[in-house]
Amino acid sequence: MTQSKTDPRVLRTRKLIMDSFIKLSEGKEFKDITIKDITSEAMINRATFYYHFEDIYDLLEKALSEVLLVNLDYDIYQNDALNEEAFASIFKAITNFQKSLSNRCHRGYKDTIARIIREQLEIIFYKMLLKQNRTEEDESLKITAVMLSWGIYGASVEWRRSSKVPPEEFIKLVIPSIMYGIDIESEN
Amino acid sequence: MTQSKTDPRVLRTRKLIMDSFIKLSEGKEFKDITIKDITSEAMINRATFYYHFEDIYDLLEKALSEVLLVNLDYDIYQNDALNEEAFASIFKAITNFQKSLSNRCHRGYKDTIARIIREQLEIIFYKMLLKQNRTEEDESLKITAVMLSWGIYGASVEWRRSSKVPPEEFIKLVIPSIMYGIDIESEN
DNA sequence: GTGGATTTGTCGTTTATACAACACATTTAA
DNA sequence: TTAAATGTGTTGTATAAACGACAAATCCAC
Repeated sequence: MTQSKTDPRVLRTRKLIMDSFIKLSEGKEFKDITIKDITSEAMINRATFYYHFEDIYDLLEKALSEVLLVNLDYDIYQNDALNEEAFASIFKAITNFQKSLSNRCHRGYKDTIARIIREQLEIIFYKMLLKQNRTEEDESLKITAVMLSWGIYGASVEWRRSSKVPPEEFIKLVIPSIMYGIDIESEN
Repeated sequence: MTQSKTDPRVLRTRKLIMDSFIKLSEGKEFKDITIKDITSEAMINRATFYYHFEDIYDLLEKALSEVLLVNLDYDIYQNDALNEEAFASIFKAITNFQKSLSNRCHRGYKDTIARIIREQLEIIFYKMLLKQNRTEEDESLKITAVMLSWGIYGASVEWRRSSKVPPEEFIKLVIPSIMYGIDIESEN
């Protein structure tokens, strides 16, 4: 929270790079996208790319994280309690995100994408648990967040594999068991 | 032609400024647009504005010139001869441009706008006359260009004041008298 | 395999932009 | 009329971005 606000040039350039990457990934596979492709599209110098990102995998990571967060934040941070409704909207956001990815061409990077989604979920769950429990920091909350993120992500995999019902209904089936675990903490 | 190509940052920033100005001028009058309005919209620093433009009038001038040139270049530089067809399309471009301006709010700056249009016309006519006559430079061509630019612009004023016919037909009425003057030069 | 071409990642230097501060002009309200 | 607020234009300094050059890695045709 104490971060002095970042230089507008940095924000502009990062956005240019990310947008270009997302645009390019509609047209070709990740493995065929070069740094030069991206920087040409973004109309910035190639060296500038390396000022902001380690390499193209770093960009993939950050770009996907951002897109996912856009999907998530919008739905969640109004109703900040970790209730049934929140789980439903988070789950919906994940399935939406994965659907949007399937239009793009990141074949062969499913595992990377899975990790990115899970890590972001973990961060969000931890934040919400912290808010809900009013503790400064808590190892058990962290573990809870880890388990929730793996669990929810797993559920989304299972949903894509087999389910015919819409995501909202699907997640309702397992929410009760999740909520009992949470309720233990959320009484104070 | 020998200009070493300009820094991409400059092109980006100028475009940001011009686009912001054009967008803002759809919403309010020129006299109510401040530099801060423009730079906020363009997400650049206010000081950077003064790196590219003298003041807001300089911006008005350059922005309008550019928009006008976009209208003109597209129509003309294919058929590069200064024939009946060329006059018609130039005239059409001018009337289009003025129509697009009437949507924006530059009341009280008609004279400035008139001058800008006329100056651009003069440049274009001179270029075309030069090409047509294969001379290195010629004072009489320059004067011809001046007269043509005033004349055509005057015609557009007259057309807006009174005419009910479309611009293409309107200009055809006066083309013959113009062309005789031109024909003297264009035989070589 | 070998060799040429493309791509990657880094570096030093130059230049454009951000920013804060300033004096001055213009507008607005009391 | 004055005082406060807002807008203009400039300056010095810090930093991000452009650029060209480079070695190393990777790709690809033969």
